[in-house]
Amino acid sequence: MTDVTEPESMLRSRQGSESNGATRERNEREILEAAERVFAQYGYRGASVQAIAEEAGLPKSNVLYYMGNKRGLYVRLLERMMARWNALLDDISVEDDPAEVLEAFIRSKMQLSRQHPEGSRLFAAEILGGAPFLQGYLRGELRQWVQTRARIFEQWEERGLMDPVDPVWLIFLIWSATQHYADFEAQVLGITGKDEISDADVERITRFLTQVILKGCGVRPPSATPG
Amino acid sequence: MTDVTEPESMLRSRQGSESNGATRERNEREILEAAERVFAQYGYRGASVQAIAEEAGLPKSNVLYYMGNKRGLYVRLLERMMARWNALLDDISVEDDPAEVLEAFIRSKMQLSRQHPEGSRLFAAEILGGAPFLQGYLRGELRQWVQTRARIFEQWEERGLMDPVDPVWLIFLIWSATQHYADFEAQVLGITGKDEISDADVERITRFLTQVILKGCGVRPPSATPG
DNA sequence: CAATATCCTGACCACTTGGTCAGAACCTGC
DNA sequence: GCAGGTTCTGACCAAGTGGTCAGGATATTG
Repeated sequence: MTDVTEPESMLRSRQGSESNGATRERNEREILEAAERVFAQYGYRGASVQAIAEEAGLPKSNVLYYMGNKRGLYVRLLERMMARWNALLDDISVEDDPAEVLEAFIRSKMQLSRQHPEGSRLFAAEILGGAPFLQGYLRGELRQWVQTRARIFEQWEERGLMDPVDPVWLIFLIWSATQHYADFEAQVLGITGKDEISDADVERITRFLTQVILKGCGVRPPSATPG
Repeated sequence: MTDVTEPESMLRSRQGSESNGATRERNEREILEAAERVFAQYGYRGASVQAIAEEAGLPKSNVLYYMGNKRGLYVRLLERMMARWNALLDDISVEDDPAEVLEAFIRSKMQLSRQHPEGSRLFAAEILGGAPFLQGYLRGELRQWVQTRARIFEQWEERGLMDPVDPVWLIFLIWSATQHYADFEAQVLGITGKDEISDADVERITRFLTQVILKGCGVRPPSATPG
């Protein structure tokens, strides 16, 4: 079927081709991405289905046909973001090296924000507005996750592998610092005068955060493990 | 006429008293506070004048009578928040003690977010949405402010008073960490299970951040200055 | 080809949006 | 009292909101 070469859009609903559901898939994906951008920028209330439809290059009715209603579309996006987040919740144990774990933590969180800035902002807007849709997630899953990590951090402290600091606040510190570059991108760009945050910048920031935070809570950098 | 006894409000436009402009002042203040809450929660687009009016306990027409229009009200709130911010832009010099300055910086930023959480969220929402109204401020005043501080940090580094870290990112780190507790309050509360962040919490967080950040960039804690 | 199921969308609906405005209510000085 | 200014607000408006739905396109079967 059709080796379409269209640059961007102008595609969609060619006449005799592409059957089997590819259109559906593509449209759905496009709607989700458009919606993520719009919701991220304007928040749930401020975003309009019309705006999402325009961003996706589809009629409003079509968006609603695919997604049912605004609310459903929104929660679907939130769930997608939570899934991405869960995907990097690797399991750690007390036996692991604190420095390595913390660095991996910072790094992966940084990359998540980097790869999905709109998702990050969408999440941020949801929390800013009092997390009306995410209360359950915060008080349930996420809380569990935090407490598990916190317990491990505490054991590291007991073993003298890091300074005694409140582990929950340490997690919040890492979250806030890493998300900042996605959520407050406009501020970062405005102040630095850049017009985008490059990959190199991200790498430098990651190293900066790792350095300061590890040292700040008394974790020795990865013991340059020999063989 | 009428000595109304309405439970709520019951104030506003009493008959024979309070003339001289006190009503105006109070109403304006009440509108501004209501608007700050509503804008903070829903963003510029998502907030409605009707909602603000209800929050302030006034008819919509009255809100518009005082404030002209939605946009004007919004920028007025932003300006008020920038003014609060500017109020704590104390001047520092290379001669000052880095530890003291950094601690004061963290502490005052923390207090600002604490005293004006809605203002903080309002600002955050504005940035999240791409800072359509604050571009100028970011690229102008605020940028200057950051660069001035950055230069001083650099000189401290040269004098060996702190580790070589990018001073701009250090400032972002402090901003993000301190704002987090206001902007992401819903998340913090959901995860910790608390139902409010107490003064004692704020003090502990402040100390935690000070400790980690100072140590993290190699600043010796305030040299317990003798006489 | 016709039958059928799916996909799509313009027209429409009730409701809300930001904003205007005529005129009521009020306060002040006389 | 009354005049004149300020303060207030209900009624109203055009435009936009989320959402429905009848019916047209299109695809997939037989």
